[in-house]
Amino acid sequence: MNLTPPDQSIHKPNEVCVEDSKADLMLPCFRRDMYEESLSSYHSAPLISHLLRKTIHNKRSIINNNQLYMPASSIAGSSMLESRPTLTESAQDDWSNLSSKDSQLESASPECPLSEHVQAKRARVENIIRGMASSPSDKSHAERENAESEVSRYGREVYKENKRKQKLPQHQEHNHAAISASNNDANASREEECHKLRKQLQSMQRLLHQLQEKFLQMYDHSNTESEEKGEQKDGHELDVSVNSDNTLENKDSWKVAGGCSSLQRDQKSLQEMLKYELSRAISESVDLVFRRLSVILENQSPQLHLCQSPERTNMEKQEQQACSRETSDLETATKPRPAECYESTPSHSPEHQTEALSLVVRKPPLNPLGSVSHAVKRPYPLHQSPFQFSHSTPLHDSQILQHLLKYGPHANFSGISCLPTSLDRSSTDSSVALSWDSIAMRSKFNRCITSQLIKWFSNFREFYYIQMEKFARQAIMDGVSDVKDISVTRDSEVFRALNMHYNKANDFQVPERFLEVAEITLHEFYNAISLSKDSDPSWKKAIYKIICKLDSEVPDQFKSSSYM
DNA sequence: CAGTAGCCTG
DNA sequence: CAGGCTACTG
Repeated sequence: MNLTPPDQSIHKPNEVCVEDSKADLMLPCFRRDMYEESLSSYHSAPLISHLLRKTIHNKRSIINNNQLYMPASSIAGSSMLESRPTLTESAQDDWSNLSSKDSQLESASPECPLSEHVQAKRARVENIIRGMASSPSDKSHAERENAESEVSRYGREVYKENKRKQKLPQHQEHNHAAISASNNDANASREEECHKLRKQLQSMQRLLHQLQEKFLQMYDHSNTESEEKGEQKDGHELDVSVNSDNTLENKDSWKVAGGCSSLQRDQKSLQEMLKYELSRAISESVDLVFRRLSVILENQSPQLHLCQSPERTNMEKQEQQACSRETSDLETATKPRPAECYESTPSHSPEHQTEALSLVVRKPPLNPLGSVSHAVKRPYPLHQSPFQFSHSTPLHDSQILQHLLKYGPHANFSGISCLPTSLDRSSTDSSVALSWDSIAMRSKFNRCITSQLIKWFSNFREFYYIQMEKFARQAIMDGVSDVKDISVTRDSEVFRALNMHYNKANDFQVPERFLEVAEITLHEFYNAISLSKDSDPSWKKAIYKIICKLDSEVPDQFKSSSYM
């Protein structure tokens, strides 16, 4: 028989697609509880993401003043750089785009200053900072932990504070403020909090200085003396101070101004200001590191370009790149790339890829029996060439998964063979993005991807059994009296429902074995329900036991220790 | 006790 | 699909 479930129980392809695409296109600000969601989504660096979001206005001033970070010699020093879009330029474009996007977004809604890809980029940059801060080369472990915990502590406080504010009804908050204003103790506690904030800010500044120094140490040898001078002259030290009128400016040294008199006059505003400054300092430091790395990578690109063997195919080069990357560790990832890793060509303008690749790895095509399909879902609409990438096009899950399967989680995504060349190698900016990725992948990545995969498998499995139960009940309701009348073919509704879920675009041929196992599962459910075993809360466990024995072998790649 | 599977929920 | 919770297991 051909099981036909009630219409409402079937996923309609169009609905699913629309929903998916909506989800992909939806700006973060339109999502439920975006504030909290964004805080939790980058669990490695939720604090900084949160803080950075508040500093978007500052970004523009940095962009306008970008000579601050760009040594003139790095732009004019190479004739090759002059003949094509330089990374410096692309970085500027990037930030300009960022700025203009931000302003568009802000004008549309002041509540949603950041697009998803910008957030993703930031998350990666933050990852770098964390990675660098935890690099084993200099600071002691205890020191690093100390510094990190300072960041985390501050983040938690800000987060809690914001949570508290969100929870307080507005009138209550106003009352609270009014009461506090008349309470002498409140001033004292505020003063105390300001003091704490100052301390935290100073700690942050120390941390950021360490970061900068570390960065300089790592790259000084590759910079020319003139660059050094230019940078110093241009004030690459990330200095922030607070003016007496509570505006923030870059200064020649690290200061926390807005002294005691201001504190006494308006402790609350100072408190807010300190938080603001702290977030700004973090943001600027992140930007600085990003820009400096961009410059360095750009300065290296002429060598990298010359190094490519012309007779090698792109595929071979990519494979080679991926393999060489696989063996590199965090330190090599943050250091200038070996010559074979990157190639810059002038043929792609930065707008082809001005954003970092998404680190978000989504659903691989997987059958519920535990085996991963090696087919690739279309990451693009049918009418669109796979190589007409826009910067907002996410790297498809299955590409990433395939790459992970092939090269392991330590490999860089730039080795993915189906990546467009603009994304893969040529865009100087994408080189930066990829290096960010490679670093981010090394920093907590294994655990993340593993747990996420486990969760996906769990969800898929769950969906499979839900469908099986549903269709078994449907068969019973339809009066099927013999289990032998139930079969699963490619025309069966149950198969269509599953296929719609796991293999929406029919990218791979579902193996016959899947049909067999699905049929057995259906029979088991039918029998169990027929015998009223479903009155037992754990009645499904017996079925799970039977079916899991029919599972395909877990691919060897997943058994690798690199997935632990 | 940490890690994991399974269930529930949004 | 993902997060939270609970029960189970080594």
